[in-house]
Amino acid sequence: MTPEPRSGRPRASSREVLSEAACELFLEQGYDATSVSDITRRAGVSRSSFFNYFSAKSDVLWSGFDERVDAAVADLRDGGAPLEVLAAIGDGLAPDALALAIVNADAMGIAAELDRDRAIRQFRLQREAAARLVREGAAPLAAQVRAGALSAAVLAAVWAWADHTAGRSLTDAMSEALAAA
Amino acid sequence: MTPEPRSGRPRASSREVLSEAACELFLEQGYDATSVSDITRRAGVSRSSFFNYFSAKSDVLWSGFDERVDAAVADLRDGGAPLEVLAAIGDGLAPDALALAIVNADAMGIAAELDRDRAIRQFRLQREAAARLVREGAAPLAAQVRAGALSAAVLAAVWAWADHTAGRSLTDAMSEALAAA
DNA sequence: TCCGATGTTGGATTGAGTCCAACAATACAT
DNA sequence: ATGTATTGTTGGACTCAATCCAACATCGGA
Repeated sequence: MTPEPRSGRPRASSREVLSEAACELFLEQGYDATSVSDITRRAGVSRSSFFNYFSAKSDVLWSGFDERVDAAVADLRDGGAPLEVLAAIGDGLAPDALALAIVNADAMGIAAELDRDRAIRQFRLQREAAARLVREGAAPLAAQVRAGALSAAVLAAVWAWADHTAGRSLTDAMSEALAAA
Repeated sequence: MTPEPRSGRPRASSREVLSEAACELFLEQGYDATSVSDITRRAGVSRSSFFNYFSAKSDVLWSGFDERVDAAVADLRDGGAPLEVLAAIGDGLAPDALALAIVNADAMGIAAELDRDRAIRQFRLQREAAARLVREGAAPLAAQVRAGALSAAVLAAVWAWADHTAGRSLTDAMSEALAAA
């Protein structure tokens, strides 16, 4: 994602390091009881640096997924077909901080926060997919409805995959969910 | 909604008064530039009182709609059919602060905030409707997808009604949107 | 007139998020 | 070697949303 700058001071940390530190603390103390300062202290950087890597405390869990969403949004604007573009979000999505948080949502006391963040990502996909559908002639309301179904499928598949009570692969969950739409 | 207490000090203000004060200020200064203190100062109450009426600054626009959502959620848990329950959200929904904010989103500089709040409401409906569908035997993924379509329809209808470029009634927009789902 | 219930208020506190200027570490050009 | 531009880090000050609480105000009823 970051295009490797060819000059300047190298980064002292990384999204992954901060993300892991955050996950540990969320599991130990819970999300609310963990401040941004706690996270950066454990990661060994200053509080200011946190916001060089993430735009908000809640984003620390969504960094990986958001990269896929960014790519999907770009593809949709380039004219990609919604169904294929959304299906591609699952490709290469690794079990990361988000998956861990979904599974341990109760232990982290993060259920409500997770709902909010999920809603925001889903709606972003919905808006972009709907815009794409309208651009190819769909009625605005119908486009929102179909895009709502598709984007709900994406997030539902990620959830089903993360707390894999059924040992289900993400690709399978994604195609089953999108097939229902 | 408030069950009229038969004793105790009467309320010095109301949700409506605060909501109107907030709308005025959002239009004059924008959402971000308006603090909670600004709102309560204009409404003639203390800052503390604001949080007796609303749980967050952003909720000041959603109070009316949230009452309908609360009712819908209760109906869904009582076993109401998702399609009818969601359609009923539109009944009796008056043009209030929310509708004003949708129309004047740009002037208020509130577009991003409005997206977030819309996403949260839509997802709440989706979750509850999906739970209802699962309870009557639907597959979990398919339920999320269908509930996603239905809840997207509700919010899309409200938006289409609010910025009524087409002078469309809410009931019409709602039935057209739900028909597409 | 007193009592319980409900509402209001001010103040203190916490923590997220922003902003900025000073400083540090790198690649590159000369 | 020695600048120089570039990028990243840091500490600190700052704003503001949101929480909490104890003191006080205003009602109905006993």
